[in-house]
Amino acid sequence: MATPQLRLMHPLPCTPTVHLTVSAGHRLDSTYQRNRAMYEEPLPSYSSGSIISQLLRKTIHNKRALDESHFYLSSSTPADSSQEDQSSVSSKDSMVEAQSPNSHASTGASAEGEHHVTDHLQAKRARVENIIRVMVGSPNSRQHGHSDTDTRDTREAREAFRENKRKQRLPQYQDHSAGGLLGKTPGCCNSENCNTKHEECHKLKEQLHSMQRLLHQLQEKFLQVYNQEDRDEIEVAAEHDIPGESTEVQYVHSQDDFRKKNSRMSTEYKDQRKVVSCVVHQRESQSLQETLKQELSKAVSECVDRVFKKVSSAGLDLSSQSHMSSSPEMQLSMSADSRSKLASSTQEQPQAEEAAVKPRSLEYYENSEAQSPQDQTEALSLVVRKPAVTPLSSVTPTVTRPYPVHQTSFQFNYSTPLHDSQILEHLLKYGPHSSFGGLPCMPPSLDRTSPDSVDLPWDTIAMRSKVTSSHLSHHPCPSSLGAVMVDNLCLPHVKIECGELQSMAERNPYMSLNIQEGLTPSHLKKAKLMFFYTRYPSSNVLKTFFPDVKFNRCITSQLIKWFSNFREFYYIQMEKYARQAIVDGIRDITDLTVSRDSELFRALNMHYNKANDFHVPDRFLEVAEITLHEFYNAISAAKDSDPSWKKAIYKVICKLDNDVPEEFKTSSYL
DNA sequence: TCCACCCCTG
DNA sequence: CAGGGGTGGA
Repeated sequence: MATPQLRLMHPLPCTPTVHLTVSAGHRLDSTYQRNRAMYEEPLPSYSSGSIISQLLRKTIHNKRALDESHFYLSSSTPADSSQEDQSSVSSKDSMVEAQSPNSHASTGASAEGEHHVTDHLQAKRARVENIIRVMVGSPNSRQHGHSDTDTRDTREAREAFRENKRKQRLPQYQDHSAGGLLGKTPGCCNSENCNTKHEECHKLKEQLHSMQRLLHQLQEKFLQVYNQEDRDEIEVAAEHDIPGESTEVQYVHSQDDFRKKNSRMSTEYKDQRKVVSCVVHQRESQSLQETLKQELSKAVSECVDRVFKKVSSAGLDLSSQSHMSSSPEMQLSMSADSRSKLASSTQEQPQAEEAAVKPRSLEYYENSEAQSPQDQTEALSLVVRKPAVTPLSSVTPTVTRPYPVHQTSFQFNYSTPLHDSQILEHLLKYGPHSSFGGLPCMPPSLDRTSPDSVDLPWDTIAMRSKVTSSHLSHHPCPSSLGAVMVDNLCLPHVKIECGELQSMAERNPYMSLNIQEGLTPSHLKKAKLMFFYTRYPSSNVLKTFFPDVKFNRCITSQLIKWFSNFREFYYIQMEKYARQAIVDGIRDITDLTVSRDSELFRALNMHYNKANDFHVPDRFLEVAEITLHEFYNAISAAKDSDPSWKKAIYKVICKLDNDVPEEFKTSSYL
């Protein structure tokens, strides 16, 4: 395969090559034709080495003359026969030369330096021309009979020659300009000496012979070379042409084009040549387009291959190094470096990038023992917190990072959108904890009492509280371990207090045995029974009636919350039965009473005295009845439209609290 | 602003 | 029963 540069440049020099070739061919071909006119004028004694250059100069000069006569594309050219393309050209060539006042033709119209030439010399010239024509057998002889009277052999010869000349016409414009520039060189035809005509004629004959042979040789060589180039060009064009069009078809098309081009010299021919020229340009552009596409794709693929190879080798190195160093910072920096190398070349090849980065990134995650959430961005934060999918992993680990994570981790992870999918994939493959097995995302044991628990966020403690409280509610365990767990029920701001309590209990085992560090279901039952006496107990009352509880803000709040919940249920029931009474059509409030047989009492007793092993005081029945009346009146008065309509009731009920019996103070009561 | 309480939700 | 947001009084 050729290198991309060469292949990329191929179409570009292809066209100039064709032009150059054709130009040269035309130059030679023109020389071959124009020499007929040159032969008709006396030539100086050229050295054999300079014959070609002189011929070229002459050719250019003659071509300028032809340009001036609008020969090439003249619409007034009468030649219209398809059989006389080249012959007409040749004949016209001679004709024009003969008619041109500036031409060096032998018709007697001399050049600028030949005004003084005598008729005698002209007669000599005519004879020499005749001789030359006979000797050369030039197509110029056809000027006398360029019509259909040409012989078959000469026509075949012309056809062969014509076929070779057809394509040479295209770039003639270029040759024009070049010829125009070169044509400004002064001609050498004025050096003719009138006194040595005979000798010159003799020399001319000899030179003409040699030149004729040389020109024939040159022509043969040129024809060979040009035919070869022509076919090569067609084949090359077919190679880069539209897919589906075979070389044969292309070649046929080209030949057809050539035939059409040379079929006639008419006005249509001019347009046709333009069209053909456009076609050729389109083909060239198409070829260029196709070639550019191919080369670009190939160059990109090759570049990707090289980068991939480099990255692969670098990734291997990095893998080994990561195993050696196990430093995330180092890996990150190296990864970023590799990525910067990749950035320019792998944008079009995400697979390559993925393949190149994926192993290392996975390894990075696997080797990373701990990642601080604040140091992570979207991807890694997801990574670290993704195990939160499992309920237990919601526990955010609070550990000291063993390694300082460089800032490059931010860029690295932020600019790698495929990490998420990688992580997900890895999680799907190996589970959430395999990759992060080193990560202490989860505490080894929730019951573990470790210094870490102090630093655990409140969610963790709350979760533990739920677990332990439920555990305790089903299996009361007044051990120190249970006490610690109950301490964790404290709010975050009392966490340290709980810790102090814990440490104090640990320092005084006796106290820990006699003083409940937390509220137990027995305390809850006692609180419910106390609710029959007081709905709004003060903190002092609570502390008084829960002597076995080491009070703190946590315990107090919990107890207060308990009574709040008791009231809630109580008022809900009161409102419910009050509305039910209204619905039942009770109009007299005296008919609304609360007895031990009433449904309301049973509901309340079921809630606060489920075991029904406690004799509810009559005072509670009275307070309940008063509360029911309050709700009944308020609802009857449509006060419930006020959002805070219950507050008035609360104010009333809170005044109905009674003293809790003294026997509730002793822990032995339960 | 703090705190106790209410209210809602689970 | 607990948690949490909202609210009003001190």
